[in-house]
Amino acid sequence: MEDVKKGIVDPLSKEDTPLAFRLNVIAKKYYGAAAKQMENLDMERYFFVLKLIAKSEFITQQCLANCLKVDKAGIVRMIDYLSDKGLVIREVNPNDRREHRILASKKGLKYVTKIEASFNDISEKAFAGFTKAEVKQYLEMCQRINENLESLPSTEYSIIYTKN
Amino acid sequence: MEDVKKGIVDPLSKEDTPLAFRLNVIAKKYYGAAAKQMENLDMERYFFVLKLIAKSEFITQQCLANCLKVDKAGIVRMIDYLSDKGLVIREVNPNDRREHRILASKKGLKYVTKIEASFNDISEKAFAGFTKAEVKQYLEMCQRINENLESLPSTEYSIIYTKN
DNA sequence: CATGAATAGTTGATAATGACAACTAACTAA
DNA sequence: TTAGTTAGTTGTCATTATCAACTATTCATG
Repeated sequence: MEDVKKGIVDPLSKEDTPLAFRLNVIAKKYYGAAAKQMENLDMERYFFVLKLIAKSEFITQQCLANCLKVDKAGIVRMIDYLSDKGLVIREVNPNDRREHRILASKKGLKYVTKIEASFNDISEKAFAGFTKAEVKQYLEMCQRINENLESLPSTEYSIIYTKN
Repeated sequence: MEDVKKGIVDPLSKEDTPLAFRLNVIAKKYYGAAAKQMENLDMERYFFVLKLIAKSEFITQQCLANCLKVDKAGIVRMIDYLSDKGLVIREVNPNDRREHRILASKKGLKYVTKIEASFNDISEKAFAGFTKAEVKQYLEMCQRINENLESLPSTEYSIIYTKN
């Protein structure tokens, strides 16, 4: 980094860099590494969404929207994408024909196995050198932070993930 | 949450939810809460960028791009925004007239005080109930995770935070 | 010193996404 | 039966990241 010569320091090394920036950097690397491992799959996005669908025996688009806290219009497009790739199937719920039940296809289920393997692998690598107790402690701390921030007055903020 | 009735669980409560998702949820709340506190300021974005500029006595757009790991074209637009708001000034470096040195204006410096106060406040709230040792430990763990992920092969991934 | 390569910054195009509003179809409650 | 609600869809808009092409300037090398 010749930037150092110019007086620039890596923000991560500064104490007063906001937590959100640090976490963002980690999340970026995590998703990047996971996407790299899955680049042979016939999908480039929505890995976690597909996993979520496969793991729920009954999930509607509205549920997904609540779960992921994005507008239902966005969910439509995600499901369109996954559906075009043959990874999920939309089924009308006969008990309430307004609802579309989203199911993973056979291909989708096969993909989820790889997605989970990938997430697990990256998590393992992320926590390399951590004891089991430390991992547990870290995740618990995340949970506490999350709860602490829960009730704060907040401007809605959205996060867009894009792969280059 | 009537979603629970429908078999949907909050992803955060599931063990196999990827770390990146959890961290993004936190980052989102953090930024949202900070933005809320700063909504009386005459800016809606790039709080951290402005802080970064103010804290470096010499910073060019290229440096910022490296620092934040975004394309220099994006930096141009950020600086345009901050410059339009009268928060920063572009100065040509007389020693290398290609470089634009970015400086915080008086207004920018005043804003940075509030930005820092806001970040500090949110951080305090995020870590409510943590001992000083725990905070230190958490940040160190973040650093370790960051280093662990550093060298992994990765597809470039961007995470965009946008305010609604 | 001249020429080509490299660098800083700018602009324009493309792509992904989220929010919102308006809409349809289906269900519910009165 | 009718009004209101809910699930999903579509269209529009705003934001932003990336990439490529471009200008101006500096550097490196013969």
